[in-house]
Amino acid sequence: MHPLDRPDISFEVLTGFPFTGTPEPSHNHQLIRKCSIVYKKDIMKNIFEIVSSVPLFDGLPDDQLHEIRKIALSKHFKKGETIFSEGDPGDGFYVVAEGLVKIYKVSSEGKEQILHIFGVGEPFGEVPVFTGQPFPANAEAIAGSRLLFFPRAAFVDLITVNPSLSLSMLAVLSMRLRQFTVQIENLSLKEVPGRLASYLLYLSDEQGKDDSVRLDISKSQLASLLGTIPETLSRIFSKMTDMKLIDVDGRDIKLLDRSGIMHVAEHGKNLATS
Amino acid sequence: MHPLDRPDISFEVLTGFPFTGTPEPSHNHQLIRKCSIVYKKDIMKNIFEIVSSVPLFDGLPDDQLHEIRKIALSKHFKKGETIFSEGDPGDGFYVVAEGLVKIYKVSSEGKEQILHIFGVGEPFGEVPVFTGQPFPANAEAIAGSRLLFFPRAAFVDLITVNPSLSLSMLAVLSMRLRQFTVQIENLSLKEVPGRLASYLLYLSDEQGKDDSVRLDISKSQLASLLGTIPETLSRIFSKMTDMKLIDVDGRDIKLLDRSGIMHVAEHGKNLATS
DNA sequence: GGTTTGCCTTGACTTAAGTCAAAAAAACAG
DNA sequence: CTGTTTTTTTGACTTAAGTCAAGGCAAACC
Repeated sequence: MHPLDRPDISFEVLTGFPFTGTPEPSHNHQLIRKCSIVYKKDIMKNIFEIVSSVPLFDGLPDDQLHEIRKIALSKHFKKGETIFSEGDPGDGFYVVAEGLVKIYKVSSEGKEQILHIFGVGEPFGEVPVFTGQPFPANAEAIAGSRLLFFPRAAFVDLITVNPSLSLSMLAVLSMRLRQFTVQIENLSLKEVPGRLASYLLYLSDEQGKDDSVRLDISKSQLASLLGTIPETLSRIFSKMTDMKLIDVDGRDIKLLDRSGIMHVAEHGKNLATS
Repeated sequence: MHPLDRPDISFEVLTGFPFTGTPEPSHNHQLIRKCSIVYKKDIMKNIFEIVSSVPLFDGLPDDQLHEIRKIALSKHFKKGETIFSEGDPGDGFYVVAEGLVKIYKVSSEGKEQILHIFGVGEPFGEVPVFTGQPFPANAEAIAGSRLLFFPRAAFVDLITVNPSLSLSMLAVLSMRLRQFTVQIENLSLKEVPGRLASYLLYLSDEQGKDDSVRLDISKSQLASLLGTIPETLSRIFSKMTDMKLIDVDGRDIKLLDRSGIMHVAEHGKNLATS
């Protein structure tokens, strides 16, 4: 089903209705949904600003950005809402303008493996745009999210005449491939404590804090991202706390012994032998 | 280290020396190495024929194929030889002209996880070409192999002015991304019997034989590709044989009960409960 | 304020799969 | 063809992590 045809997305959302006011991302969807009058140029301006801030389109001349924003559609998804499902026809890709999206697969027993978590500025679902095949995984908003949708045909046209856009698209896909390489390595070569330690170090890097991190997803979701289940993750958190490696307070985690954590991350195995 | 500077690759290999004779892939390296006179145009013709047969360059006009073959270098690797290692600067990518190449990662304990096996016509190592970063994994020839090497700078130039080439490159990367998606799903959501069953079905599809397949890699390597170890794989082979699902004779495997195998592949878990 | 709901933790138990070691079989070389 | 080397198989044992079930905790909601 084409997302434009989805019964679960309101016309309001499809037309970009709620996105008035400030161009800055706002998490107060309740509020902005109250606004009743929208001028088309406001929406376009908004899309334009988002489009220009996306790394994917970085460094493109203004006239090309103009072309791009013309094909972008703004959509809104509530927390927990499905964006697309595995097997849906892939007639375009998305860029997160606001919110958080998870890409995941589900086993026949219902266990879920998160492949990616995408935040503001990140594109997802590009694969079917070039393969012409259906989406290989599911996507769900894990926070209220605003997404830009780029329909397949229009985007392919655009890229065909625009070498620098295709180069940055190639770079994005290459990066993603590299991430997957790491993820496969983690899943098969490291045990869960190693994966968690790696993730904590990655997060601390990401957030620029040397001695503490804050999880932007729930612990259950983290478990799924690390390829395990909440029970196991919980046990490992307390084991690492016992070992004075970390200190857990809700979603805030203090890194007490960075070199110890690095050791666990590298050796992957055997939390006990350190 | 740039592959051209590698002390372990002979001049003979770098200049494309052994590649005379027939344009058809030959596995008799002993023989063709005996030839003593090579004309440059022969090599070029050879490269040209390979280049034109690669899906990556499919459908490109002749003048562009000409450009591409001009930047390609032919290299030869013996069985077991390393093509590049994780962390090596990525100054180009390869296309398999002949032979078989494995891409893999190694844990600190020495366990190896194969990410890909690439055969004739398949490109690999493209990621660093676009990210400008070092190779994220290792590559090794698992059979005597002839490879075409495309240096980074020249190829980026080429792609910059050639939108249709960039589109097919995008398609290749998207496909690879899709494969990784499946591999991650397999590793985290299925147990080893499920992964093996999936692989057998995939192979049977690939080889066009409904009731039998032939492994093109050793069982130890298959174990690594499936994210396990030879002992475990061996046990699962005999368990599946006991269950009359398959019949193993060296590298030839008969699929006795296709629907039973599909059941194991889908449910992933629990070889016993079927 | 008390109840509901979702998320997290803990405990007891089970199991798939890894480790170590050694034998058997197959591939290779002289 | 025979001895050597590599690959594969088997067996006994260990262990990381999953399952099932119950309890805690906190934010959200009547």
